[in-house]
Amino acid sequence: MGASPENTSLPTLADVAKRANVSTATVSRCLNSPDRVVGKTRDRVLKAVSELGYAPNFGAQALAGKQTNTVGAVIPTMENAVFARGIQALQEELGRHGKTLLIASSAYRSELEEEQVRTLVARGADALLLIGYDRSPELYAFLSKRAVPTLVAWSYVPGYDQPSIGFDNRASMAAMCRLVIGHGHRKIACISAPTASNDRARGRVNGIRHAMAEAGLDGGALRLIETPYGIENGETAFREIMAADPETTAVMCVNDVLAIGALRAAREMGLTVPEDVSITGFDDLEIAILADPALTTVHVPHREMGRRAAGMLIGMLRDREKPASVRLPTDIRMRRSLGPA
Amino acid sequence: MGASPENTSLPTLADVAKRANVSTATVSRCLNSPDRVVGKTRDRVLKAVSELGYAPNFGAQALAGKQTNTVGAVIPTMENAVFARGIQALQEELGRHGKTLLIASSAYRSELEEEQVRTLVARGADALLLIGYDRSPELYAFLSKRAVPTLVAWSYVPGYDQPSIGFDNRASMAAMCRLVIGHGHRKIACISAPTASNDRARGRVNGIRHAMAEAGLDGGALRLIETPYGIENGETAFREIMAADPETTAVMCVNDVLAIGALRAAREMGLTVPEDVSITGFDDLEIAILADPALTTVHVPHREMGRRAAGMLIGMLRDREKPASVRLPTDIRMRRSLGPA
DNA sequence: GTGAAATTTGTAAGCGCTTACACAGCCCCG
DNA sequence: CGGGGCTGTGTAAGCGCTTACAAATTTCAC
Repeated sequence: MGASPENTSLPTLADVAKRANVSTATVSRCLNSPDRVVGKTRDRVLKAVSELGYAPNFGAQALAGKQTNTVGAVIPTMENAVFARGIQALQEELGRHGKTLLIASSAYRSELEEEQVRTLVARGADALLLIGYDRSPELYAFLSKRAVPTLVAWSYVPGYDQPSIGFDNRASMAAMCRLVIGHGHRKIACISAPTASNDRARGRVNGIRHAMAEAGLDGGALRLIETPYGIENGETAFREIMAADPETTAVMCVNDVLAIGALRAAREMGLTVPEDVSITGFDDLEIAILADPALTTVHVPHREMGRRAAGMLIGMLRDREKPASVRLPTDIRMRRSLGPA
Repeated sequence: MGASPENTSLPTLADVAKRANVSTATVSRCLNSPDRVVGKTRDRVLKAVSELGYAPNFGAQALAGKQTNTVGAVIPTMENAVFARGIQALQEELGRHGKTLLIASSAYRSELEEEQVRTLVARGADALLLIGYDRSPELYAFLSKRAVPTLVAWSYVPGYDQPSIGFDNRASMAAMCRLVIGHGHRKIACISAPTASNDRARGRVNGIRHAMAEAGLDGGALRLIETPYGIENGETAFREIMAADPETTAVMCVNDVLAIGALRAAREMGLTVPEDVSITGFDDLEIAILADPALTTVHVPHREMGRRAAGMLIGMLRDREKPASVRLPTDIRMRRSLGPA
């Protein structure tokens, strides 16, 4: 930075061309499709490139070509380890293929998500990764008008048209609920993230309802509390549930963070888990194992999801066609927090 | 974007200009410096803009102007909650000022970091945020040649020239060590991340040495194990330490994740914390509180660091001059894992 | 009402790169 | 040995935007 004269403009394609005694077209070709240039010329050009320390100007490249080699992703927040993991894998894989990832976060607010999507598109994202299906038809229309390949992640709903990679939230949670019921629980409650514009949470809650109905329990009577992400919120919700119905023997949470909160509230209230009350989570974060008692939860392959999402995105960019959605398996990690009723 | 067959050409500045019956220059001015245009014209233009759903083309803007309004950051990994938090805050604040954040990660490998930095610069990052000071002189030279304002974060070393925002790793850890010594510990060991190209870890280790020397203990004899990030690695390291010297009464870890591993290993080995051995961490992640016993650790204001880093970066971009480095305070969170020797 | 200053708008020259098209060698076949 | 096909390279036309500079219009003091 310094106050030194910044006249030292960076080398351009033309500079390289002059030095190597070729035209700019040839230099461009050397860089982008080396096999269209004969070896001798190429060596000369590449030598000039490295001598000058040339690096292509991104803006110009984007303008002239029509690709930015950029993939955008809008996630609720990086602070949720679930997304951090997936995005990290996504980025690594994308990087391996010469693509750059542009990340924006919406703080779980849909207007913000919409704005971020528009920003990313304006910045030239060639493709987009979004979390879950829930968003306005206008946004989808915008995306399709702009012809931006879009992949939905963290969710997979059989039969949906929109390409996605994820797991079946409803089915996964239903499986967990069957397990809970199998342990003799009848009075079940659920702590969920707000379901209004979050199909993942909604799917999980519906999974519980479904499994309860299946077992002849009155799923409609499921005690449900919705609360934002956060350990504290999980605590509060748990207290509310136990206050409203002390008979509750199982509290199913739609994510591990809420479950950890519930676990903590239980301990503070003098309840023993799982003897007095069972608690389950979803995600299988590291804290699920660390918790005391360790948390029974649904394991989700976040990293694999990120990695494979990258592959799909790249394919979409290459082939320009809608890929088949991918359903990733989840499995239940049985730990101590779930016991007989 | 993209080479899709159907050429749904997006509206350009010229389209807006035609529709509003003005020149492209005027449209550009309406968007970038509205006060240089009279009200009536502006309204007409803005109307056209929204009717057409116009959004400026990023590449063109970057080419013509010479700003991309993009800030790049290279962090070791998103999976470390410490960075996820800080980056999240950085991004939010940057967004508030119309800047976009480009994130890359280096997986704690310095060659990779170097590559990422070059990529970001090539992609037109106007400024850069890097973690810690440690990197090759060549990279610094490159950055200064390219005149890319660079801010170092997560580290602050008094007297260093390079602008930074962070905390004094050495002093913070020294303070913690004094506290440990104050509890009567004499046989102290340390589990650190690899210090080779990580001045933060190195600073923390040196802090311990310093405090020990200060107290007349033989700092040179400090048992030190370096191991990569990860709970498991913390466990292994702890076992090694106790195997090598069962007399050890305090194990200081340079981050909470390693400390959690140590805690777990201790429990598995049948040792009680803090009665048999005290364990301390650094960072104050959420797990520090959840751990059993809760972890005594150094609290670091990650979010604030991210937020303020954004402000500094914006200032550097605006004023084009080197800002004063900022030292953020840390404080010790005394919890159960540290007790008398 | 006039001229000069101030304000608003238009003109056009790039920014650095990609790529369609043109052109020059070259090889091969008849 | 001439022409059709190749292959390798050059020429030049933009891509959409910003911004000096010029032109047109308004403002205002006298």
